[in-house]
Amino acid sequence: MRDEAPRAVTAICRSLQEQIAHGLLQPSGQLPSERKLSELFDTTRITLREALGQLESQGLIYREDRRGWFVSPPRIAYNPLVRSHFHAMVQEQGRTPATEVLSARLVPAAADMCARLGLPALSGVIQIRRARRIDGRLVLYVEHYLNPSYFSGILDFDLTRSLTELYASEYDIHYGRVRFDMVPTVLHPEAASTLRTAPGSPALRITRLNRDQHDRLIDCDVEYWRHDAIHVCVEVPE
Amino acid sequence: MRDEAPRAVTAICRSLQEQIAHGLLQPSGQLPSERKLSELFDTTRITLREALGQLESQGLIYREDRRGWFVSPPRIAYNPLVRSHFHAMVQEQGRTPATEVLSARLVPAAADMCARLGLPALSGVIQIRRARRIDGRLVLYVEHYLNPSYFSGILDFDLTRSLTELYASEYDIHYGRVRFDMVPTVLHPEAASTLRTAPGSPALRITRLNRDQHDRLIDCDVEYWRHDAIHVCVEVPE
DNA sequence: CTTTGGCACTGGTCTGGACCAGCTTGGGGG
DNA sequence: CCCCCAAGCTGGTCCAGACCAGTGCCAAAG
Repeated sequence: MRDEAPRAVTAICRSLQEQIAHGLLQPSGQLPSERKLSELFDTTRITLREALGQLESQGLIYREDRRGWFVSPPRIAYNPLVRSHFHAMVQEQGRTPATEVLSARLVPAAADMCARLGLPALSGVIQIRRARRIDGRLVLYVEHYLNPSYFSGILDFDLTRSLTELYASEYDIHYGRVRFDMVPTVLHPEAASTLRTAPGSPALRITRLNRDQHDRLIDCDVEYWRHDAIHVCVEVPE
Repeated sequence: MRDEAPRAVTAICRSLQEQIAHGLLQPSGQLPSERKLSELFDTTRITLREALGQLESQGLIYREDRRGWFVSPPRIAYNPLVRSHFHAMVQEQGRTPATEVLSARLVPAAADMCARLGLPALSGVIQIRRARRIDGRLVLYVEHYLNPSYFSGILDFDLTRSLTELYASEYDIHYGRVRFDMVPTVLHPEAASTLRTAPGSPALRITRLNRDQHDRLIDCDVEYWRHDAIHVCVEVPE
């Protein structure tokens, strides 16, 4: 513990890290099954899973529920100061984005959402739930909550598009001030099953509270990122 | 898994969450021992530890190595756009900061640090390692790397002070542009033992690359935060 | 009085099984 | 030809122990 930690778990981690670093396991490539690995390292599945869990926390590997373990692809740079949307951001970094809509409807607003969007009690909000991929891998579960007074009829549009572009082209609404909140947490069960991963997987929750060019609160996004999919990058000028 | 997950682990999590939410367990208060809890919930220590691990990932509880589990205090807001230093930031939020210096010396610069700071190969850099507390709790392990040409003699000052203030008062150097990189990862063994926690605990690594008022690269900080100690908060104007 | 050594207690690590549940695949039936 | 279903694969969950190692406290020694 103090300095050396030649524990079995550490040894397994190092061995796998080395294999990955030397490219013997390709990004998005699958690892052998837990049972095979535990046999290979001459240990128990519990111990082996402990090691896999560490590598998962480091962001080196990730799991897909009941499917296996895979090597994590490189992270995407996420810069809150750059006004960009998911598709543009991903494409600029040479990767392939994809979006699917899970649901889109008017729902009663939860109390905290009323407070955040400045809505009266018992309001309705437009909720849009989406999942997004990078190079085919599910990395992001988002819930958008729109103030319905600014976006009537938006549910009739193609919601796999960027909402930013939709706001601009159809409603002449552009983002103004934005407030980000980022906190490391876990995926809730809903998000976990959407991203086809185990519940309780580590995640980065990014909450965005958006205002338009007139400084009106227009919507709020709650994003759950696989924690190994991004790194947040902020350039502060002056 | 799909919708319901009335697994033992989930039940234990919910039960503990409820106790914490209702204030039956105070912030910084200690939980009963793993053995007692596993007896209480009529389960194995393995299963119980699985549940504790989930709550740890959520940031609800944290552990101190071989000492026990405790309820996490509220998070500190960390705003990269506000030019503030640790002590000021913590105090403004009504909490009590503390700093201790672990080591401070001139060391050979690692290759990646040369690249980041724009130093020639085989340079020396001033390395300062510190640990910082909020309300007595160890939450942050930092390594500072200073370009030695700008800070001769700095090792003779009291380094528990804010470096920001030291730069300003003794060297007339003020921060200019800053680049932040944030990535969820784990504590490396060194940081883990300093923070008296288990190696492999989840953490948020924040790397700062700082320039001065003349746009010269002056230093680079590598911060390892306990992942439940902060939430990053960015206000984007416009 | 201070120091030290022991001990009870904490989590940390590990063994070696077991059964459950979803995914994938391939063969057989329509 | 396609579709469907069963078998075999994967990880997910759980049991019942064991021993190791650092912490913290208190009693005994100096």
